[in-house]
Amino acid sequence: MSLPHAILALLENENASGYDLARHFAHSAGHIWSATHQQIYLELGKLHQAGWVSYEIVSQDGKPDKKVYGITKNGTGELIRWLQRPSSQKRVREPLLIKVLGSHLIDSDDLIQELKRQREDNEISLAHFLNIEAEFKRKPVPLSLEQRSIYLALRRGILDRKAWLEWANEAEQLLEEDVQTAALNEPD
Amino acid sequence: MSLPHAILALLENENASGYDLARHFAHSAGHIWSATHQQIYLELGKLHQAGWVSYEIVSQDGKPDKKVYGITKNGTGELIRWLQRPSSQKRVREPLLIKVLGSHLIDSDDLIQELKRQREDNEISLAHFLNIEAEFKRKPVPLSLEQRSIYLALRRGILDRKAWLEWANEAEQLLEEDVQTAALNEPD
DNA sequence: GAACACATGTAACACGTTACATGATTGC
DNA sequence: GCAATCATGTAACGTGTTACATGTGTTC
Repeated sequence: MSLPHAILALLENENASGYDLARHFAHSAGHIWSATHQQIYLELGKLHQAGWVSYEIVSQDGKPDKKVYGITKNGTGELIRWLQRPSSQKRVREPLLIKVLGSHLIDSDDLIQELKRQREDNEISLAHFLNIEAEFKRKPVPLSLEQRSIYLALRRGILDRKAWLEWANEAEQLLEEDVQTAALNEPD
Repeated sequence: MSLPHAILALLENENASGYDLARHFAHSAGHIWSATHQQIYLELGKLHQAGWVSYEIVSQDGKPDKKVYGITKNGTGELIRWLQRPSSQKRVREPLLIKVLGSHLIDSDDLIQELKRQREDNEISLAHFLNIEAEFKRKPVPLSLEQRSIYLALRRGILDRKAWLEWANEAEQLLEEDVQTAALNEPD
């Protein structure tokens, strides 16, 4: 429902290939929307048919050609219309929390390992966001409206990651207490 | 992919009707998974066919009959198998952040209004979670494993909502500054 | 008498994921 | 030689949303 508009919003900021967009959705824009390359190429096709984006083929050396997409006037119009409509609520899909809900059914270590894996991802992502934030701090204030938009979305990513890590600390502590208790009660 | 297991995890904790589950996904479990009643009734049908849940029809007075579902032994087995597999990453779908990314294209007031609407939702949800947390604080420690599972998932909801509200404060401030600047430059 | 909470479902369609498919270049 | 990065796509299948459908009891 919103993926096409997520793509338009990214292109409005900067021209990009499908491959670039896929990387954005996996990294810098990962807290906004997630999408696979298959979906992105499909949507770019539809957006092109609708006349909301256009592209030019750019040759590179040492790398394959790429289609660099840009938003059209009609595309910006459509994006603005969409932005003015009330947005739907976010949809939450957190498999990890299903695991947490059922954690009493499995070995605590399983969940602790899972938490550590996801902790790494969150730390990498947070570090990445903090780097971008540091660049913003070097820019003169007040920011342009475009820059402010990007900054606000970035701040959401930072606060989100920090909150997740804070929770993970609590969770790991509680789960490890339990492992220790079990070890005390059943020493081998 | 995980909705059936989210349902199994909820039923493992407490028997419920499709209607009850829909409410859970809309309220107490809203930070774990979101699902509509249509999807839930459909999945309950599939889970029943697979033999992972069973139900009994309960008559009530003043209210229509309901089917109260419970997890079966096979269902618990399947849930445990799923819990032990590495979980996939969460999928993010936040239409509001697309709006933020494109906020320079629209009137700041539009976005501020949107933020205020979602702020209310978050505050209600946070208050609800804090109430449940207060009940936990009245329980004797250490918590049973089942209770600890629920508590951990709850804490995630609380930290998530708080982080969102913190961000909304920042965002509203930045956006309102801009409205004031505009008013100074173009007084009527 | 209107709106809301309770309660359960089907059907059509849109969206998203997984698997498949290809091919060049660079670093180990 | 193997894996990784760059680059773009199609096909089959599964998931999720929107619209439709129905009916009772309670509160304003």
